[in-house]
Amino acid sequence: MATDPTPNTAPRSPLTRELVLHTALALADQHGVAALSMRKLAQQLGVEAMSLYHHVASKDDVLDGIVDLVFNEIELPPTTADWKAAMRDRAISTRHALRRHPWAAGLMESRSAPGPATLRHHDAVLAILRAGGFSVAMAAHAYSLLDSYIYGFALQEANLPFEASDDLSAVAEPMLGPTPAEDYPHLAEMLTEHVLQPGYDYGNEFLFGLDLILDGLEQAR
Amino acid sequence: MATDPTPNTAPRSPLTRELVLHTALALADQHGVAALSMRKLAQQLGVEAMSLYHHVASKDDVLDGIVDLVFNEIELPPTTADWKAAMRDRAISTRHALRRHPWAAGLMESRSAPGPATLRHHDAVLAILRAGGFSVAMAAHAYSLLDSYIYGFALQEANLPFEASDDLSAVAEPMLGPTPAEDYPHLAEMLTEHVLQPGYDYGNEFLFGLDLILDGLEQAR
DNA sequence: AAGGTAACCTTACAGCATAAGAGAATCAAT
DNA sequence: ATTGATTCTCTTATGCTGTAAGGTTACCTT
Repeated sequence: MATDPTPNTAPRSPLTRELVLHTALALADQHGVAALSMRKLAQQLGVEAMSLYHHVASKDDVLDGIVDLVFNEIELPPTTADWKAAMRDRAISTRHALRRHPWAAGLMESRSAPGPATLRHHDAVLAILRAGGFSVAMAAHAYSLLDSYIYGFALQEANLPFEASDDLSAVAEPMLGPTPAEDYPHLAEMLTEHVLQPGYDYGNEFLFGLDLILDGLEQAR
Repeated sequence: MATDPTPNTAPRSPLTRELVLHTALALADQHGVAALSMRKLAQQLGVEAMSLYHHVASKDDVLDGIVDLVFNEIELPPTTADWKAAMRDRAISTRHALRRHPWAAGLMESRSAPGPATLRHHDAVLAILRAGGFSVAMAAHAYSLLDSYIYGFALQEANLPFEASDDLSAVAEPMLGPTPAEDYPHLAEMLTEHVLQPGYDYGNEFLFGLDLILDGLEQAR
């Protein structure tokens, strides 16, 4: 007791909103966002669950916060660059972020309050489009089209019941049930002749659609 | 007692898997999928929660089931039709189903076992593409691109913090915070000059992207 | 040294999915 | 008609969940 001379040097509180959110992000990546609970989050931080509520308002606040952290990971090209290359880079960076955090796309549906990183992101994208000669209405079209594609692709990719490295044939059979070739001939054709071929990676489909959309936007602009 | 002469005419069990799933679908539409619990589902059916487990394996089974019900609502054009018109109709029908059930797109992420209606849907879409002259690889590209766009658009639409009929300006301010025009000038421009104009409906953006994609696919085919 | 304040913990509650088993009702076969 | 088996439903219980309410501790300011 008398041997402890640290009255106000060591900060008592290692807990901050940032630390809480970064820990939540790591837990969501490890075990999925469904397994993220306030108790487990607190346990990871060596603290009781209720202590978290001094730094975040609610669990929804935590979810809003980690979604904004994901947006913060997306690289934003400078507005001066050629719009097509800039939008291509932005799309690829977004897709990489959503692959690192597969739960993020599905979480969007229930979020309501966009964080500062989210707003900054949207504003930067619109800046690129406007500087590239898009009218306001045309920028809205392009913005909606590109983001729908990017999020939808991430959603599909997260929904795949296998990883690119898995043995795909071992996965296809239970998915299709006992009589795939008879009941679903075209699905069977797609699987056996394309998806189950060695080296196939669904992720490679992304650039095909992205470049098709960008070319279409260039014509429509 | 003696006045009741119905020994085996009236079926004792009004509970079936179909009835359980249709009730779950209705509850999800009314209160959102997050508010759907086995207890409330049972209560709606006038039964205790555990009785449901004789007709469905788990809550996940219920969620898989109602997603398949949504797929069942999508109209599938006949294979004989022109592929472009058929895919356009299919996309619009899918989008309508996802607007009737806004939780469905976000739910995909966590589902694993596709139901029979889902498989039938995928097979029919592939049939249209193959009959339209798409190679297997090209059909995979088109399939991925179109569905990514459709689901992504549904996800964005479900995420909008307002309905088309709402007073949009009342909603924009709390979303952007106190200083929108200064911090996010392009976002502010988009809102004031386009989104907040009377008559704007985000749903109208859907056809622009869809037709752009279909035209691009026609060229790429 | 005293008071104020912010961070933390304890306790508690209502709701969640579902495992285990008991009770009742129906059907099949004698 | 009676029995036995099967199927459905309910009761009870366990260990989760988010978070409201209030008590305790440690620090900072004066």
